Amino acid sequence: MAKGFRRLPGFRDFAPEDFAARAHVFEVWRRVSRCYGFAEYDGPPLEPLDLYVEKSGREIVGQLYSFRDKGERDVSLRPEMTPSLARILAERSRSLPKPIRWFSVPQLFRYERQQRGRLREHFQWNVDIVGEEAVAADAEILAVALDGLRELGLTDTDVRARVSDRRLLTALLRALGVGEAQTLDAFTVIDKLEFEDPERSRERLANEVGMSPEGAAELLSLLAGGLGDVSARFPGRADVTEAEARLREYVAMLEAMGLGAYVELDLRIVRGLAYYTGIVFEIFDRRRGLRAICGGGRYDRLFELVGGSPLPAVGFGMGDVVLTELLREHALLPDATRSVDYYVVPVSAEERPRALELAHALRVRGRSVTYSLRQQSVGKQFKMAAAQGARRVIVLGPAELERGMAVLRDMTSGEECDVDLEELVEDDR
RNA sequence: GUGGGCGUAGCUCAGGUGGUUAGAGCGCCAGGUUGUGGCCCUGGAGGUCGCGGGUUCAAGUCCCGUCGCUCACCCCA
Repeated sequence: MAKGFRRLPGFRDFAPEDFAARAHVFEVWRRVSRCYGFAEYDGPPLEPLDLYVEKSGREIVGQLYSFRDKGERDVSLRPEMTPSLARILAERSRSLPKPIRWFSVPQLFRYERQQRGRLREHFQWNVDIVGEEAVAADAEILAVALDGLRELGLTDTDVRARVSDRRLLTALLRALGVGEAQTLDAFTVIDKLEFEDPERSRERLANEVGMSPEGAAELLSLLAGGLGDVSARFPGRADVTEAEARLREYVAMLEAMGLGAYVELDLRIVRGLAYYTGIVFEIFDRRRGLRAICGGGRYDRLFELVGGSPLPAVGFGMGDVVLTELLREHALLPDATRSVDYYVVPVSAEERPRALELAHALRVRGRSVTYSLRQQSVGKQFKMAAAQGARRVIVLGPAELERGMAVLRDMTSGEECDVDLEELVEDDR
């Protein structure tokens, strides 16, 4: 490694091969978004620090890529898109027809120690429906995310969405005697359930949430099963019954869309961010080696918290880093071998003006054309043509030019024929 | 933020117990003559061995620090 300038840690260069992968992912994201009727938006990559401090929760605030600018403003590179969305919509949501379907592919920044799949910068596909509280909006959002992955070539054997509902969890906690003040503490324990020893979880539910041993045991057994007998266990609780019905409807909608094989109920999912209020989901690599590819859910309070008028909302974020790694493992990235339609070979300096003329005429018609920038031997020029992945080579020599002709060589078959120069430009296939 | 591992040419890596001008393969560049590529042959460029100290007659090789990468924790995308 030469001295001089080094890339900042956690940031990436995108040489053509890498850029091709990124462009491919972005194209699919945008195409799928539009298929679902979402419109693209963006905001500034730098925002006032306050936008995040007040809302995002301490975990994120500790990772903000923030500093003071020359105008003495405390600013931060955006660590997530949702606050910007809320800020933008706070100003104009009233004049927009509901539901608002917006998506974005912002580059986001977090100042944290980098690791595989976790950098200081990444691109994230954000899709949100704002202004609709019907559960169909929740289903729509997960469907977009799943179709994005499906369009990239991942199947239900590669990835799965684990879905849960904070309202159902809250209702269950109430039914088991956990008060509102302890709800978030309970979520914290639930979030760790699958990584922690059950005995330890029971202790934490007792000590940190104040549940009785029986209550803790019952909660654990409820969460371990599917949706099975949840409402049967609490026949009198309307909140439980209602939340359960909504979750069932949600799953039924995804099944109706043909995405049922991707979806799995798992009440242990609560998501880290504090602002979620309803159905939440995370999409994982089935083989589990990688982290979550995507996470999202309903956040009906956020707009009020940011100072706007209350608006129900549901959305997700999908990062490009882990996703691209996964696609690479599954050989789902297009090969980035560059190629050109034509490589023009002037035999000697005499033919160069005609070569330039021909190249330009073809380029104007949308063909990709290159030629050697120096006059070299024909053999050398053919080497370069091959190296650049030219599909065809056009040889211009004195003998052919005299007749207004050129030699056209197909580089894959090796076949050669004489062609009329004008016809070549007019109707190249 | 805490702990472990690693750091030699653009890439992948060799370089027992410290000893002269640091190597290979791939890639790159130039030739193998004047009108034909992907093979082959020949030659070449490219490294202050991450950086800075220290031990030693002598360090890529040992010690310390630092930076970077990486894994786990934390947390999340």
